[in-house]
Amino acid sequence: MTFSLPPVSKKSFSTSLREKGLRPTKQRACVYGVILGKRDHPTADDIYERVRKHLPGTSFATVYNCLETLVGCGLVRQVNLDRSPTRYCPNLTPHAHFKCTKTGKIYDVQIDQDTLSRMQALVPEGFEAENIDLCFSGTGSTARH
Amino acid sequence: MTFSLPPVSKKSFSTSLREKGLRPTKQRACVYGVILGKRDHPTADDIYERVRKHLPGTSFATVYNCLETLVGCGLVRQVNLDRSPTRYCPNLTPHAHFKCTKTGKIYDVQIDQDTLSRMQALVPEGFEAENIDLCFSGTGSTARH
DNA sequence: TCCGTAATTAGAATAATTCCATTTGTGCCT
DNA sequence: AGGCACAAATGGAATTATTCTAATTACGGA
Repeated sequence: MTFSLPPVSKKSFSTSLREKGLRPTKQRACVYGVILGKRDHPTADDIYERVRKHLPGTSFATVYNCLETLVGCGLVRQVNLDRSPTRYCPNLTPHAHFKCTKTGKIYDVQIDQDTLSRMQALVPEGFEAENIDLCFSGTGSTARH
Repeated sequence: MTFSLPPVSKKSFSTSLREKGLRPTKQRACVYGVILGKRDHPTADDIYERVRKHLPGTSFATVYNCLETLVGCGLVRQVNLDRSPTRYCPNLTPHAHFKCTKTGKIYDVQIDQDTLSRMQALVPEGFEAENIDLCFSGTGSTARH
C-alpha cells in the first residue's frame, strides 16, 4: 500500500459507485453534494440538516447509510477527532487535521510526500497500514479569529 | 511547545497529583495501578472491571473521574481510535498506534525524533500544536497471531 | 476534634450511532 | 408493459459510551 500524493483519480460520483455495484441514488448524490459544496468538516448532524433542505423526507438512517457508502467508495473521508461526533471531508489528498481547542474549528494541513513516507516507514515489519491518521490539537492562528 | 523524546520525567504518582493540588486517593491509585500493571490499552470498561477486583465499591463515574484526572496530570494518555471506546495508555513516550482491523488489537509504534520533528513542522505558521496523534490501521503481523 | 472542601457514589440523562422491520424504488427479464 | 428480486430508504426503537446530578463520604488543616 502506498500513500502517493494524488491518491484518488477524479472519477465521477456515479462511476465510483457503479464500480462497486451500487446505485447513485438521489440521496447519495445529495449527501455527497452537500459535503462537497461547503468545504468545512460537517458532522452527520450537519449533513442531515443540509440534505433535508433539498430532500425533506430524508431520514437520519439514510444519511448514515449514505455516508458509510461514500466512505466505502473512497469518495469522502471520515475524520474522527477525540470523542466528538465523526466528521466528513471531501479532501482526498493526504492531509492531516488541526483542531483548535478553543474554537473547535478544524483545519486541513497538507502532508508532503517526504514526511508521509517517513511516517509510513514507522510501521513495523509485517504490518500493513491501509490508513494513516494524523491530527494535531492546540490553539489556532490568532490572525484568523 | 516541543515533543522531545523523554517528555515526562519519572515523577511519582502522588507528586504529580499534589502538584496540581489534587489528592492521591486510593481509587486514583488503583486506576493508575491497573493501567500500569498490564501493558495493553484498556477501555474505561476494562479498567472498571479490574478496579472492582481491588475496590469492589467503585462506581463507573469514579473510574471516569479518575481517568480524567490522570490524563490531566499527564500520568496516562488517552487514545481515541475511530469510533470505538476511548482507551488509556501508560506509555508516555512519543508513540503512534497501530490498530489491526482484523483482531482489533492495538500496538504501540515508536516515533523517532526526526520524524516527530518533521510532523511537527507540518503545523502552519501561527498554530500551536499541544498534542499530536498519529494512528495507523490495517492488518497486523501474521507472525504474531 | 470539627469544618470546609474534594472525592466518590448510584442512578438518571444525554448524544451519537446502529439496528430492525417495513416500505419504496429500480433494473431486468419476459 | 407487468411482475420479480433485490437494493435502498424510512421511522422509530435500541444501544452504548459517557456525562451529569444530587446526595454521601473522606480528608487535611485550623
